[in-house]
Amino acid sequence: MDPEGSAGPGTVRPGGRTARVRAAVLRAAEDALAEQGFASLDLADIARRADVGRTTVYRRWGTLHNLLSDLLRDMAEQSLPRTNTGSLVGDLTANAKLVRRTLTDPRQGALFKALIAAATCDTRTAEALQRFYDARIKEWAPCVQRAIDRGEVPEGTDTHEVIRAVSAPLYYRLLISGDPLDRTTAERAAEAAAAAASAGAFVRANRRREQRDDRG
Amino acid sequence: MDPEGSAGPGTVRPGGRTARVRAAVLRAAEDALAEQGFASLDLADIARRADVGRTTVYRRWGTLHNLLSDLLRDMAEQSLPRTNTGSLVGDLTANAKLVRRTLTDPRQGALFKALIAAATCDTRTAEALQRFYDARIKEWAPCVQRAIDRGEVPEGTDTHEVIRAVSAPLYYRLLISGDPLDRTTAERAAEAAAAAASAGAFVRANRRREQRDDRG
DNA sequence: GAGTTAACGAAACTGGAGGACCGTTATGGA
DNA sequence: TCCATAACGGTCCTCCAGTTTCGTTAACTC
Repeated sequence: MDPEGSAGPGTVRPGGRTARVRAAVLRAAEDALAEQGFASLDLADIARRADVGRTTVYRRWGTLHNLLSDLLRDMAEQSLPRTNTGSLVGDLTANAKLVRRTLTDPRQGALFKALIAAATCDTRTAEALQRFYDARIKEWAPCVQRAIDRGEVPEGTDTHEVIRAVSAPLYYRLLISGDPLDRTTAERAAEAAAAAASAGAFVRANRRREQRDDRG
Repeated sequence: MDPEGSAGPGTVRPGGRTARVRAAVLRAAEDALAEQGFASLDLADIARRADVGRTTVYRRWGTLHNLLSDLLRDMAEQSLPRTNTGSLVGDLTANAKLVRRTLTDPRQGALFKALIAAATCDTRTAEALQRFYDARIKEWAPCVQRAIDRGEVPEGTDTHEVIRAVSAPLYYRLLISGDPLDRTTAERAAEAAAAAASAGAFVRANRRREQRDDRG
């Protein structure tokens, strides 16, 4: 009756078949999203791909958005390698290259596009997407913290914001401009973020700015 | 039989009723997109809002994507005010504030979200979206050119890329992170883009980089 | 290893989105 | 002013996504 979250830890019998079905459906959903995007997508097709009964998918997830939220929760749990090159630009460049590799991969790029599109239509999916990116960004934030410790970047810098600044231009290309995501773009994004961070552009609790914001 | 683009200049009787219907439907589509997003949207609802027969909408546009492409074409024709403050940071800040105002407006923000989501699902809509942003960016590129002429920014700088760099972090917040689009964010985006431009980050035909790209 | 029941799946049902048909309106041309 | 017809709109029809029903399978318990 209340399918939301029922696919998660709330299930009474999470082992064996249930877990297999969940995994198969989530993989099928990824495939379907990557291949045909978000709009022309129905649960029946996903069920067919997963070799699972239509009814099961409708009952356990109910709506497409519940399924995608669950998929994002699942994706957030898989972690990716970080790096430690010794310099902020080095680490940010590694991050930019990783993001670029992901987004230029036909399957993954299409998948992320579709998930972001889905998030624009549904609040719960949007929250799941935010949690996913928060998890990813948390993994990379330490490289900015190390830069602070080394004195490369001013104290009080918003570490998460620096990581986000690397991704922003790459996602802009993916979603809006459609320009190719080449190496140059990735390196430029990393260098620009590093430069801005060093210049103190991401220091939070910036008095002057906050006062201006309060007045406006 | 071939509805694609038939709502545009291809119509045989573009005056009077036809034009009225087109305008009403496009406005209704905007409303519907802004209010309920892209996913839960059907042409029947749009027809009702426009006070127009369902059949008309299906015949003239056929699919939702044709309608949205047409809407984007229409939006691209409406131009917005530019500025000339005398400095690159000033102009870019004005641009950032304009973009921020647009995206924080509940109606417009939702509309752009929905259009971007639609573009991820359909190539033709994606092209229309790119044309729309190209038009907008072309209007602002001259302020970067003036900065080049003043010697504020190196020769050979990709003017369009600088303008895009201002928007990227704002759209990242709108679509992905969900963080509030406050004044600070807009100013920071403008300052970061200006700083990166001055440092020569957007100079195209950068030999060293291109060679590296060729090798990779 | 036997019983209980959560979870799955096949088949039949239903509502509404999208399309076909055809009469009506009003535009552009003479 | 009148005609030809492009374009609109009401009605009916079709098809399929999403739901309900009920029998089957296989986790968990003791």
